[in-house]
Amino acid sequence: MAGSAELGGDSDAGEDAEAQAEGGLLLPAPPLPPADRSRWTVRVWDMPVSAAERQKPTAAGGVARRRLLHVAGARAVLASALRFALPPRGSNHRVALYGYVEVPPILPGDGNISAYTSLFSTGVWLGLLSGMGFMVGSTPVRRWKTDLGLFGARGKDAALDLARALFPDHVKILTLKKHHGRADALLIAAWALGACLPPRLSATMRRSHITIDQVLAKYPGVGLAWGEPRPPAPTDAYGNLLMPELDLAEETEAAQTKADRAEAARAAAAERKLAKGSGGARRRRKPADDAGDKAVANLDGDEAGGAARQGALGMSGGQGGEETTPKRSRRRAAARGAAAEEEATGSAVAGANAEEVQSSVVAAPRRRARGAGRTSDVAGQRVAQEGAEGVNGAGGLSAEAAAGAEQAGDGLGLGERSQRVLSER
Amino acid sequence: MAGSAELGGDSDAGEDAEAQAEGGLLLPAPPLPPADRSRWTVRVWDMPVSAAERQKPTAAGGVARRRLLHVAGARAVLASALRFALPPRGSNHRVALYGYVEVPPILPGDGNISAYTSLFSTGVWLGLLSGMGFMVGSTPVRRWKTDLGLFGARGKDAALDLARALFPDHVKILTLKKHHGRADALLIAAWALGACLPPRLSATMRRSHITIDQVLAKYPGVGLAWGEPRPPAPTDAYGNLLMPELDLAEETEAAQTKADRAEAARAAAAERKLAKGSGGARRRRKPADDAGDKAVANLDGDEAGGAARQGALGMSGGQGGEETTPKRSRRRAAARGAAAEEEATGSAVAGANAEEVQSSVVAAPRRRARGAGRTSDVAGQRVAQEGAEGVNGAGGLSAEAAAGAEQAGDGLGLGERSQRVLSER
DNA sequence: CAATCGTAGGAGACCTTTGGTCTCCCTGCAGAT
DNA sequence: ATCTGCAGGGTCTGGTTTCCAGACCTACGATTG
Repeated sequence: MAGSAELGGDSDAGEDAEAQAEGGLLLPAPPLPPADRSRWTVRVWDMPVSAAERQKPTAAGGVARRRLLHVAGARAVLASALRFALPPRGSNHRVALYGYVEVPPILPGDGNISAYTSLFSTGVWLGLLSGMGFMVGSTPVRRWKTDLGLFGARGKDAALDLARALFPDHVKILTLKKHHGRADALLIAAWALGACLPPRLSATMRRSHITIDQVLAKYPGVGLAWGEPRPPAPTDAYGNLLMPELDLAEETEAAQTKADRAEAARAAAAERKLAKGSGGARRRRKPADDAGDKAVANLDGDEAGGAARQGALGMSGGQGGEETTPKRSRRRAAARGAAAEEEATGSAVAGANAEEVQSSVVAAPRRRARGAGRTSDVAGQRVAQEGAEGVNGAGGLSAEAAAGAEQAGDGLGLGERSQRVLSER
Repeated sequence: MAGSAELGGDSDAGEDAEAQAEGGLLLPAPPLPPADRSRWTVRVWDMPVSAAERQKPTAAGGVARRRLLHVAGARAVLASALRFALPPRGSNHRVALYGYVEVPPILPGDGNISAYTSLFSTGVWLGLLSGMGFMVGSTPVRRWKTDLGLFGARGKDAALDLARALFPDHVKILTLKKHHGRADALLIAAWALGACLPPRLSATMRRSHITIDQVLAKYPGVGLAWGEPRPPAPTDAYGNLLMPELDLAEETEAAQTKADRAEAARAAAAERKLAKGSGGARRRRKPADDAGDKAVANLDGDEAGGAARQGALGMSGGQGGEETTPKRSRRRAAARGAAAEEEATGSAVAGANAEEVQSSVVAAPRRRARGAGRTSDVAGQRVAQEGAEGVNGAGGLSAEAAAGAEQAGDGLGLGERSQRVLSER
């Protein structure tokens, strides 16, 4: 039934009002994950890749391929993943979904094909998660890697080690070096849930030129610290907040009321026409008073629209800023400050209610080319999704699922991978 | 109610079986639009753009901006658009949604920023539409422009003229030269619905070095011909079919059954645990027999998954091809042949039932930078969406909505644009 | 099958016709109207 | 505001301070065990 979806919409509106009242720049903050990390569930999926043969032959005369994330396949995997994270139909649990998509920078000198694949996948993930009801944020590579002490050439192998240390249950899918994509997905999920370096460790590491994995090896007791979860924010590849160029929420709302009015008028006209009795024509629209707030189309899109509006509203507050010259520092401060602030309120509310928690992480491993006898890695997009289950009304939320997905392939078929990961539970 | 959604799923499965039985490469074919073009409705929306200030200052010392499609805003607009295209809740009409996303090529020598914006938007649209239940195909620029006689420098202004000629109702949103993005969106919708050049006209135009708009001006009676609608197909930027590297449908199905089994086992375990009476714990999963076919989560994702599966199934038939050397021509022939074949069957079925047809097109105009006093266009992604309304059971389909969207901005706010276009109806 | 290393990439149509040449897409800024 | 014309791009951090140097991300093919 669509009942719970409507409920969700109502509650979203409530949160909106709350956010607006706060007055500052608000980002949709994920609820606090449970303090007991043994109750998280993290799962990893591999994502399918589709390929087209390229025109230009390779140097050896072979066939070059262009590999892209398979959109429909990714959606299928995601949908099947959601079946585990979502409460059963008829339940009054509500689940909020948060997505974190890693956004890579483009370096001059990089090839176009690399940029093509990366950006395409990034966009697909952002759109896919948004379209399926997630609250999505961009996760610049630099930011999460820096926050976990992994940025730089030092982190080449450190990411795998850190992932193994943080997620011992998943060691068996992190055996090979080329699994670093999965490791990244897991780590992004951890980052989204609040993982950070212990205070001062970053500086210490930099001073002594050691890496986080060396620290872990040397002092097994030392691990990452856990802070507040990080709200997903729309940013560019470098962490700068993406602001709508006009007040999106306001305009969307205006457009919607206008549209409702037009729809109502049209429906009324149709009703009149129908009353006159045009034989074969079916009644295609609801009467006017039904086209207002409660009108929910029986397809996915409408509910998603509600969530999108909420996201837009949450962001729009920060737009009317001053335009003084020190741009860089101002921008950064805004982003970080907002995050911290919202995190604080989120934690205060959710701390008491956290129950029945689990999280899941999805990583898409690399997939091997089918015909040719040579390796072909599609290293890829990292996506971290986090789902939070609403306990009751507005405000009380507990983390339910955290998922990271990566599109690439690593010699494991989708079926095998899914099977393995899913049966792990 | 979720009833109609489930109905849709069933019928989709039926089409799948039918497609499989056919044996060839099958693409999801949109139903035929009504022959009476006056009954189409085409609408255009503008899409919001978000911006981040770039680090590198402009040559004149100004602030450079990076403009990207605003994902959440686009979703909101799309959702509100769907409210018009979808039948009212409780109706037993079913609507199939088809999306066409223009995919630009990347040219060496082009800047990275251009590639960034274009590909990002492309991916977002593909993901967004997929996630919201559309059956999405890529539309290479070259293909649709060639099919409409617009490819090349000759088509610079011809696109606008052709759009004005084809969609006289929309002349008032095609007044300026910078509205060529809207024109493109409209034309992509027309292309998806089957618009093509009259036979021989293409050759004639090339011979005499005239453009389609000149033809239109000279011989007002001459217009585009209307053929079969074009099924959306996943392609790369040059029209090559994107094949899943492994049989996606098979693997997805296997994974799902495995997942279902695991879910069932888990649910059974939980049930047992629950029976023992753990006080505060709620029952979180359905019993095992409910986790099978009919399990529909009460969020958007699951229904979308069904559609994705269908798309994947529809494509997978063509995978097991031979691997002979003449790759290029073989690829092209496969794509075109499949299209023609599927179109034929679709038309045979839908021709009789086409009723109550309308289509809508959405174009996202350009939006102007707010603060700075200089123009900044974000020319953009074209998306054409087409919705088809199922008349009754399986098979009978009639085109209901065709929509093209473009992300860019052109000095009109979202509110104004939406209002204007919506009230046009 | 996995790891490492090094480079960083287009594709189509048509003529000049068995390979060459030319075009195409887009974005963003600057300047003029 | 709108059009035309033209070129095709990064960003951060820390040091070598009032700008410079160097590093960073990826994808893909070829090669080696």
